[in-house]
Amino acid sequence: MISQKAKYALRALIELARAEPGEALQIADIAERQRIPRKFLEQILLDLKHRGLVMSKRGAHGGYALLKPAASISFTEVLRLIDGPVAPLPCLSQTAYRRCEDCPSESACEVRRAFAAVADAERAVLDATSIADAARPVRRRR
Amino acid sequence: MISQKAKYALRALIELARAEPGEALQIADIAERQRIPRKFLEQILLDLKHRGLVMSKRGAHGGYALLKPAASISFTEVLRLIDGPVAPLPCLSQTAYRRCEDCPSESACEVRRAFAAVADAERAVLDATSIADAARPVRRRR
DNA sequence: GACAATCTCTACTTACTTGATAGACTTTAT
DNA sequence: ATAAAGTCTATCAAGTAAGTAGAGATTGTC
Repeated sequence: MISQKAKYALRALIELARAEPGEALQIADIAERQRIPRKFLEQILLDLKHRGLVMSKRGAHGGYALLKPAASISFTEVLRLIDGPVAPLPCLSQTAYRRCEDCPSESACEVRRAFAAVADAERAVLDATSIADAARPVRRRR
Repeated sequence: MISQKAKYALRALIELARAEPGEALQIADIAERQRIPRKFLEQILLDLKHRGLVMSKRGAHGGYALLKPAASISFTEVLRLIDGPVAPLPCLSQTAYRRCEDCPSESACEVRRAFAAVADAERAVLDATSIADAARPVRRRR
């Protein structure tokens, strides 16, 4: 299961992707439109900002906007940012590899062998899906 | 990430799948061979027993054995049992469907649409992989 | 310059989950 | 009887999830 926070992040990004180019959306608006607790969303957007996905303008008429094309933001990227590694096992993570302490031999590990296929399948889909894909009005995909 | 507990459960089942037919393996042996904390493994095996995956014999020379063919125990089944729903969103779970509270329309939910494909890909692999597959000595699969 | 609208940052909270550990109890073979 | 198993329930420490709270910093407008 992905976290509620990741779900909110994706929905916020989708909302931003739907804004007019150049237009900044305000936290309160995004929160209302996507039914996200406002203070929680503040934190999430701040995270996304610190990680370089969005930019913000402060003060009156401030707001948030995407920092790169929605088509170039993959679900994988967002999930990694918010929930951490996408892989089902630490020893299969591309971005946060960690040996399993109790595993004597990685190449002989039966569980790892099986989950490698899962990880590949999962990533194939997640990498191929962008915020732009998800932001399309309805019907039709990719 | 799957839990440590699920990893232990899979490894224990793999170990049981490798036992001689009719032979019962003891907790202590499985724990040692697979480097699983013994008391923790007790709980896990008890769970697996209550869910009908394995059987046990008590008393001296007791132990555990699979209750059905290793080839008929899928990874999905074990994961569901130990970690709960396999789906990435509650509203995509086959076995524990739950509506997302903040979602006004499921059919219009962009996040759901995207993750449906992930769930399918994931399940396809997990359903197709059995304990018997994982228990094969090395090399070769399916 | 005052003020209000916004974003920013840090801390805190409550409940739950994870990964165990402990120990008393029951059953069975010898 | 006894020792070798599995069974059951409780407990625990650390971490995570999902928020909430509130003071602070910027910026546009009058």
